[in-house]
Amino acid sequence: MGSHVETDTKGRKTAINACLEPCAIERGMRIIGGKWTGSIIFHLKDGPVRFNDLARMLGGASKKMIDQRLKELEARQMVVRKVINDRPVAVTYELTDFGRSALKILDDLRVWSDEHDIK
Amino acid sequence: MGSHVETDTKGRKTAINACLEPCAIERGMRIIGGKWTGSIIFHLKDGPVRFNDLARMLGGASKKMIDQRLKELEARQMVVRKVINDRPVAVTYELTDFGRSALKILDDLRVWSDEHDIK
DNA sequence: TCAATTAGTATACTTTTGGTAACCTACAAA
DNA sequence: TTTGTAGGTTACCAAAAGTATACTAATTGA
Repeated sequence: MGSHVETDTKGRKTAINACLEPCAIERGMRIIGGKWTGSIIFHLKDGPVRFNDLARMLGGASKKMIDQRLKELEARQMVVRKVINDRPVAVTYELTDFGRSALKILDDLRVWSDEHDIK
Repeated sequence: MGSHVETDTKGRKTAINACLEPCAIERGMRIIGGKWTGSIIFHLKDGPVRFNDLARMLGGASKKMIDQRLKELEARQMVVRKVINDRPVAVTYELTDFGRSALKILDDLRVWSDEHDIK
């Protein structure tokens, strides 16, 4: 992302290294920046959590949301879904190593939000 | 966010410390996680940039988007708008100390995206 | 004169997202 | 039998987000 703007002899300007495609920051944001995504990852940090327990912890999010986000995270291999019991169905969600690799950023963000009193 | 779920003697479950309101991670995300917001902040890291130069660097974003995001950031005191010239109009945008305080998180995110080859 | 620059605004439009609520199978307790 | 648990799915609607295009006014350079 060393982009800057250059002016030629005729005064015309052109961007050098423009972000025509979403650059790394954008791409990253689209993964951990979805609504509730960061919170979900963070709530899994201490180990496997069952679906409904997660839903209870994230009181503000609907099951649909949580389900959607978990599927995205599973597709990205950040989370693993494990059926721990048939009859009655029991499922847990757990972070992969890749999933855990995002925790530092999320925790820094949490600290930053707290420090700067973001409402 | 030390939320967890407890089961009472009758098997009923209740979430302790549930995130009824968006917790710190959510709140932070809503500020630096908007589309293009992170990229804009990052492009301002080396000093003041003019509006159209920013638009050129962020080739994928429309002026309306950039304008909107800059206004949000200005309202949050993360960016300062400075008119450096009337006739012809010239304006620059610059990070405040608060704005700069987000750079570390954004750079970590950039590195993380690159390392994990996020598409 | 024509084209391009400055920093936006205005308008219209499409797409995506988010949220509610109902419904599903299967099991268990009162 | 009714209620509750589990882990979702489905349909629908409203609102937000994003895109596209045109337009402003003043200035400069060819």
